[in-house]
Amino acid sequence: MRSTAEARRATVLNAAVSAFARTGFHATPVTAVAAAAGISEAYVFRLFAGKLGLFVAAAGACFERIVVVLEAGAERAGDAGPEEVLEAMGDAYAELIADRDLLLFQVQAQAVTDVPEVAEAVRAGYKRVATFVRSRSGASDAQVQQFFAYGQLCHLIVTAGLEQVPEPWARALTAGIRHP
Amino acid sequence: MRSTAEARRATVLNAAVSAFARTGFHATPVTAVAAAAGISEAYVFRLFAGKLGLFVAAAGACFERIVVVLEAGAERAGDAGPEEVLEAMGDAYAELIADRDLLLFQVQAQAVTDVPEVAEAVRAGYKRVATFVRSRSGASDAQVQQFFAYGQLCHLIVTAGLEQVPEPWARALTAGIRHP
DNA sequence: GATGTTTGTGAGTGCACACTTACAAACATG
DNA sequence: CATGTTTGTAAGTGTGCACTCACAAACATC
Repeated sequence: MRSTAEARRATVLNAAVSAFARTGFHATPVTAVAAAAGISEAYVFRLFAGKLGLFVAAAGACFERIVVVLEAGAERAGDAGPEEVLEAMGDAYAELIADRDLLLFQVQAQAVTDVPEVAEAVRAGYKRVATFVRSRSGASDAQVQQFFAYGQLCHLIVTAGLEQVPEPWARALTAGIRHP
Repeated sequence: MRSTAEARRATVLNAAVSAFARTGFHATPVTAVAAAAGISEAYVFRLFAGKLGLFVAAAGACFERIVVVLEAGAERAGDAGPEEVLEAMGDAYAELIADRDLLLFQVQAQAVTDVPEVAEAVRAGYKRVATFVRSRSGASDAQVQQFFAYGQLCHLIVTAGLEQVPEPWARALTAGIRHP
């Protein structure tokens, strides 16, 4: 026994978020996750209920980490007004353009919502994030909605690689989106 | 010879957009597209350069149809001011919540942007749409950006099924998004 | 140190699916 | 109506991958 099952699950989930973020649910073999986590494929299947169970658990971990990122960002704004806190959270979220895992995983999860378990996990995740943003910032419904709208735009920018496109239409879409 | 190859390609592309929209690139077997188009799998492979070629062609057809939808929407606003035209285009786009194919295909395409050919097709598609929205409405960069941000929010709402969620956080995200 | 439990793996099994090939029928053209 | 071309398919082939199982080693407890 080198490690407890619970600790293994945590490292596997980190590997899973990264792997699924890059190649998506169906194109990511469990072998790849197992290799990234440094254990055998068979043991991954003992730790999680099938590939789907692994993906759903990874979704939970992903949204958990997103809340942590936003919380850290909000901390930098202290207890200023809603606009300032939202702005700080936006900056924090924009940092995910560099460390793409959390951003891309959401895109991948949205693409598998034809599987009911995944759809449920996505709803649960956004519920966590939305209620946190709302309560931590004290912003209005419309402001929260705008926050998520531009967050989703961020997903498009990253997946399509629009930061690299110098043409005017792409500059218009990426304007004001700050990255580190 | 029941049909010309070009006509076949068109019907296959329609079937492909629908099929890929629902289950995505990797989880959609070419057999499914062929069956929906009413021809054999082998012939699909003769009409298109592999599954990837089919998907890329379907992406082209998808964005083409999106421009048509937006154009029809803009037509209803005539040549009013930018805000009015954008509003009309927004209404037209929101109708895609009902006929989900065009909306979901974009989500699926964004999820396969690790394949360079798909990334390129997505960029080309959004270039078409963005330049059209810009020139047809005469709106500012910031307005166009906002248009796309809320469009992407629309994708989240549909994939996660948030219209069906009565809780306050979901209502906040879906507020003002009009569906028929 | 014998027994039980948890952690871990190697070697399979079966199936789904991308892609090919060999062949047939419909149509055109002289 | 012979010859060539395009449209179409049935029946494979090979491979990748989800998932299982039998078995082994580390650890705990008495």
